Amino acid sequence: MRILLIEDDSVLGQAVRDEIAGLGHSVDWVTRLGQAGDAMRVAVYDLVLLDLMLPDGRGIAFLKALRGRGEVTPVIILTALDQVSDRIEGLNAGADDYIVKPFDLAELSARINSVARRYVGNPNPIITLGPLDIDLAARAITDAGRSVTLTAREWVLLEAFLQRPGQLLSKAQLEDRLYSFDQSVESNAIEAHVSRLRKKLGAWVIETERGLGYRLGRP
Amino acid sequence: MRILLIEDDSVLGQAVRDEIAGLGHSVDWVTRLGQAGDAMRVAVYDLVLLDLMLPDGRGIAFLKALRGRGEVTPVIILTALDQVSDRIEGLNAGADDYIVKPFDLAELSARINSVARRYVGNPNPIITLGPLDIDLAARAITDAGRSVTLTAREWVLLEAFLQRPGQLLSKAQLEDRLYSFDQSVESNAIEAHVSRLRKKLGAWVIETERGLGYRLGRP
DNA sequence: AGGGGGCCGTCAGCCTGGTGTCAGCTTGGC
DNA sequence: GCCAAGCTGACACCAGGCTGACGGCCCCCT
Repeated sequence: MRILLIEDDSVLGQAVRDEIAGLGHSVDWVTRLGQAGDAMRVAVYDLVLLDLMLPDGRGIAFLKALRGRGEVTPVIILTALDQVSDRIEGLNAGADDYIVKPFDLAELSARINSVARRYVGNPNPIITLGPLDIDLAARAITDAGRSVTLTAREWVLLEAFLQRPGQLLSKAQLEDRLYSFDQSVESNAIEAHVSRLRKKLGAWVIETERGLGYRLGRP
Repeated sequence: MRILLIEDDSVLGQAVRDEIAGLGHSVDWVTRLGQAGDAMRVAVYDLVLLDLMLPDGRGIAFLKALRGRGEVTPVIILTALDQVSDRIEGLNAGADDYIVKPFDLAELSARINSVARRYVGNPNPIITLGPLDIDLAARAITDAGRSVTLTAREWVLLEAFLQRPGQLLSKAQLEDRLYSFDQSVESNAIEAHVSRLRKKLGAWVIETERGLGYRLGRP
């Protein structure tokens, strides 16, 4: 999951960030509500961890504004305010959960997993390449609407090209990605896979640079 | 909403019941886990309020048994145990939230409303997949009118596919959903479950992509 | 307490499609 | 025009997937 952490305390923030990263999620950490607003404008998060007391404003107002815009991303409130009225206000403002500081990191993990369990994700990022729509996470491709299926090795190859668009990749580099060091290929396996990829996606997707390697082509 | 309250303290129980009734929900109040099991067998609840310390057993075990059966009804734990480990155990056992006694009734209301917003917002959406009508909330499936029953694990699997239609799910991802990280499976358990699901719902429901994983199929 | 039934993990044997390999052909550079 | 490099259709093989069977376990009913 992609998680936005809004927390101005540097010690706590770092601890939380490390804990979440340890769970295998990716974390963006900001210390101001203004930065948080910017971050949410440019990226889509699966979960927001929100400290209520920040230098540039009340978190509750921020949360209410989010919900007012129709934002449905789950929000867990981190707060030192353990007064009942504050917690009620947070939940009524649209928070999915809250944790009172100081909290145990294990408990934070449990809460995040709980949210993750009931969360239905945001749409995956789609890479568009001419008529091709490529959803790497879903392992799905459509070519002008018609769905195309790739095999495991073909995905590895395509991913290699998409990760470095425009860059030239030698056959040796591609072999490194396809095969672990202990297995050996003594044939034109790479050429064969490139050929199959071109047949499925269109000849233009991969350009040959004679004697050097391949690169992603232009539509 | 229809709410099941499991609480043996008569004073607290009555107060909670009145509070919930005042919110416009209907409440069934039992004082023993055994009665709770009976009640859930004859009626379908939208929310369970569970006291952890009852005369006839540990609430955690009850909750785990519920989830083990594939019961998805939201559960809020009411407990006097405010130790972190208990809370974590509760959340990991499948609770959606907990409230530590003594709690403010207004806070209880806020929590209930939060759950209500989450679950009642879209009342029992029915997913249609060819001849299949799938009601995830009620855990009910009909295949061209004939009702089909799935086991707990089969539901978890099916849910995973339905939550991300079109997305490819690797065996590792499915394992994460079926098993908590501390248990390990060293066999083809996933394949076996997929096989059983296909037998019940039709071979087309899940497509295999060799070396990659599985995907929801088209009718 | 005992027994029966359902769920689920494991295993073995079968089946299948992806993949490496090869051969013959095409392409491009000099 | 020659040769090296790349392309691609064909094919066989085996890793990966499928499934019927089985037994352990837990729950429920008697």
